[in-house]
Formats: sequence, C-alpha cells, structure tokens
Amino acid sequence: MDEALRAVADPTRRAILVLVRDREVSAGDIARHFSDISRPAVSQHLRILVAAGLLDLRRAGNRRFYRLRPEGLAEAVTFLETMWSASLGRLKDAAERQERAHTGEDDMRGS
Amino acid sequence: MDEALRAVADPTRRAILVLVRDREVSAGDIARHFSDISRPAVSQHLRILVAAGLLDLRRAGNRRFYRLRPEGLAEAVTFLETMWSASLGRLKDAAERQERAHTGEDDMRGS
DNA sequence: AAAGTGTGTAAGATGTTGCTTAAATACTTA
DNA sequence: TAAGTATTTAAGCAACATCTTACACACTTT
Repeated sequence: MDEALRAVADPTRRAILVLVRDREVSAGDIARHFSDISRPAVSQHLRILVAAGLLDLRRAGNRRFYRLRPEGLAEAVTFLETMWSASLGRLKDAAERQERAHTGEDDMRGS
Repeated sequence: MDEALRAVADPTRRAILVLVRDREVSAGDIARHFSDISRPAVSQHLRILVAAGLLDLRRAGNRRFYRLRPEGLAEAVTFLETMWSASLGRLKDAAERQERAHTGEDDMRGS
C-alpha cells in the first residue's frame, strides 16, 4: 500500500494512470501527452508505477505498452474508504443524538 | 486532492489518521504513540494534515485536540475508486469476450 | 507573578524526489 | 550488417521532505 500511495501522490503519475485506465498506451504515446517534461522523465514515472503494481507492461517488438492494473490500488482504496467511512459514523452519531434529544420519543430501531 | 494524497503518502501520517479516526486525541497523546520520532516531528505532521483538510483541530485550554475530518478525503477517494472501477470494466470485457467465443450462442443481455 | 505543562516554530542537517542531458539497449528495417 | 526507431538507464543537480535540537508561545496552577 505504501508504494501505491506514494506513487499516486504525484500529479504526473496520476495523469498517466488516467491515460492508461481503459486502454493500452505505448510509452511514446504517453510521453507525447506531457509536453512539459522529457521522455526519460516519463519513463522513470512508468518504472515507479510498475514497481508499485499499478501498471501492467506488455512488450511488443519495439514498443512497450502500459495499462492500468487496478488490483494494485486495492489496499490503498480500502484504507481510504475505511477512513472515509468515519464520516458516516459521525453523521449517524449526530442523528442519534438529535433523535434522543426529542424528549419522550421512542427509538423504533433496535440496539 | 493533491495535498490530501501527498499527506496520506506518508506512513506516520497514515498512522495518525487511524489514531484520530473515531475519537479526538490530544497532540501529546498522539506523539506518545510514536516512540521513534520526536514530538516536534509529530507536530509538523499534524500541521500538514490540518493544512490538507484531513484533520479538525479543537483548542481547549492548554491542549489541542485533533480528529479525523473525513470530508477531506472525498476527492482522493473518488479518484482512486474511479481508477479502481476499471477492474470491473475489465472483468466484464473478459466475460463478454469469452461468451462471444462460444460459437453460435446468443447473448441474452442487451447492448 | 513565577513556575510548570502542553504544544508549536525556527534553523539546520540529511536523505529523497523529479528533472535534465547524454549514453546505452532492444528491436526493426533497409 | 548498418542505420533507424522506441525506449530505458546513468549521472548529476536543484528542490523538497523529514528529522533533530533548541527555543518560543500559550495557557494553568501555585
């Protein structure tokens, strides 16, 4: 998870993920989308993403095709969702508190 | 989102988030959980988390109480889930391909 | 008001990241 | 096999992140 979250923390790498989400894209085509940084820079980002398990690589002749590997995000998604779900808990608590504040009203739900 | 994901990329900060997920915790109590790093280091992490919108701060007398602010994770969670959902798409595609491979079988589902 | 707690800020050392240019590798085509 | 195309690796550098120690601030208690 650590590696995946570190990888995803960089905006260029997030842009790459979006680019290869639905289809394979060659290293060159990916690099062409980033006019501001050099091809080697993109290549380094790709290496990091592959190492983090976030990208699948297929070598075909001259070229290398990258594609999102969503399973690599599993742990990161789980972690963030677990944290995120705390908001539901808080809303629920607030609702219960408010409900209890209505004096004399019975709570229909069990527990 | 960028700030939130960068904040979450650090393991110490993730540990802090877990610590304050369900309850308020004072800066000192948080720091006590990290025997390996100094109190000021923890304080700096707290500042980063607050700046990223991931922590709520309540000052009470001498102490400062921190608590998870799940809304701060909204964009990050959405992004990761969007990426993550690509796996569902892929499984669906694979299933359809396989189905089509069964010669002469009709596809019952529309589209 | 002085001393005691709890906490944050400043300054600086150290390690890490992300970029660039130059060179190397891998495969393809003439 | 020589030249061409696609891509990565190497080396070096500037910027940034994280830690530490020393200090400052804000409240509380005596």
